[in-house]
Amino acid sequence: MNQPGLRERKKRKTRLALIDAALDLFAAQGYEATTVDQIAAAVDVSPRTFFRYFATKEDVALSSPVDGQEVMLRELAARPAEEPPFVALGHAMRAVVTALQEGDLTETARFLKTRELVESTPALFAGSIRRMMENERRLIAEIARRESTSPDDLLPHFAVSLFTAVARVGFESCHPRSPQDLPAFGERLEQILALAERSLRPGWDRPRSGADAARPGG
Amino acid sequence: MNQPGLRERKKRKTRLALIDAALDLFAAQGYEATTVDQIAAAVDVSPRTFFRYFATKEDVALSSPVDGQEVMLRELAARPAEEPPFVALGHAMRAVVTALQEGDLTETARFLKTRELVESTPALFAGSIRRMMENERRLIAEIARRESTSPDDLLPHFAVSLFTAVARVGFESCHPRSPQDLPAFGERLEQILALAERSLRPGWDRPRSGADAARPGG
DNA sequence: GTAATTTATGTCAGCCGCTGACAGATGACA
DNA sequence: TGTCATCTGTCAGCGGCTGACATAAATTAC
Repeated sequence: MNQPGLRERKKRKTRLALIDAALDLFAAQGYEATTVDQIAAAVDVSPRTFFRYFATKEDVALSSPVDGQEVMLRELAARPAEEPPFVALGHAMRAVVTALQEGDLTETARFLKTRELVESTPALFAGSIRRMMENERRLIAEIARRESTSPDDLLPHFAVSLFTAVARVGFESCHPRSPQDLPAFGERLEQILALAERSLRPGWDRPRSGADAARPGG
Repeated sequence: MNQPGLRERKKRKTRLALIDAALDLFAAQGYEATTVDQIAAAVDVSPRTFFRYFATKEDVALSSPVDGQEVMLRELAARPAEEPPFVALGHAMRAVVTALQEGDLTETARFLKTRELVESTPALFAGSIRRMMENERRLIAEIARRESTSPDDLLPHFAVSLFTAVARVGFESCHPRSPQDLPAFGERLEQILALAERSLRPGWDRPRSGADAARPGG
């Protein structure tokens, strides 16, 4: 049993406790109105300790979607190389949604709570977008790797950028609140992916003739 | 001569002085390392007064691009109704770039300084994106109006979202530093717009059969 | 099982962004 | 010139966040 030591388990526990306490307080009285002191007090921990687990108050609120992005990237890397970029991205996203539907209930609940919070809190919305964009860079790199082109090629940028656009429209036009809403959300995503596919020329996301190369900082 | 009074002129002057002092300090020592007190001191104004001109430190840094978004929206509203959404958006953006090239030099300089700052400061980058997205809503509304569909229709969302994707790729792949770089930047934008057009089916951004309607909050 | 070492936590002091309240200065207007 | 509206400075204070130091707890070595 390669079980982590007591210390590790304890840390894991307080971390989750802090997240859940924070999410509950945020939902009850709003993100801005909740102080870090309150969160720390709810878990019986000193405020200073809170900042040893999370760099910022924003971090504790957005810790959950980060995991989703990790899943997404892993799934993308696992897609067969023959799939065109946009198709592979679509499948990776589907995998995230199914993981959400079939995964741990408490974790799914955290994810949904966070989504609601992000929607209703501009500051968190900005932070969420920022993380999404940092993740974009990794997606671009992965697509470039798959297609054996440079990450500075315009095509991976465009493909990923267009994909995030689709994902964003999905979240803007459908707001899942409970696990039961997830199937409908999945369907909505399919609808938008279909719209995108219908709007695009077949083969658009495959490199051609190397004409669109771009150097960074140009 | 409907000239504004002395009071108004003074306010305008301190406002610009604060922006320029802030931009210079940010460039010299970084955004985070610069305190509001320093900015206020540089303009010989109390820190409290600073916050009467700008709600946050972020605001003083991002005041310039906001104007660009206003121009963009105005230009879009002025485009002829026959133009399909994506074409109209493209022309509106071109208008912004030319306005930047032909407009007031000091203002263009502010814009470019801000761009550089935003690129190198994650916090500002997030804020910049957030403003961009708030603006997206207005663009969507305008497109919906032009096309006589509901703002809840998926199509305006998709069109605008895809357009912002293009704009973002433009800024990511070309970093204009001085007014002389603007022509090259314009060309880069054309290149990406061409790539987008080449990737999309003709007529994709025009509503068809009313099949893609979506209700909000579904 | 105890001692030595590492690591997590609490306490304290303090900076910085930001705000409300009040008082004094300054431009607007009759 | 005097009244009024508005802008500005001062002060006190909250909340996010950090460094430094001491203490407590878990891990490791003996």
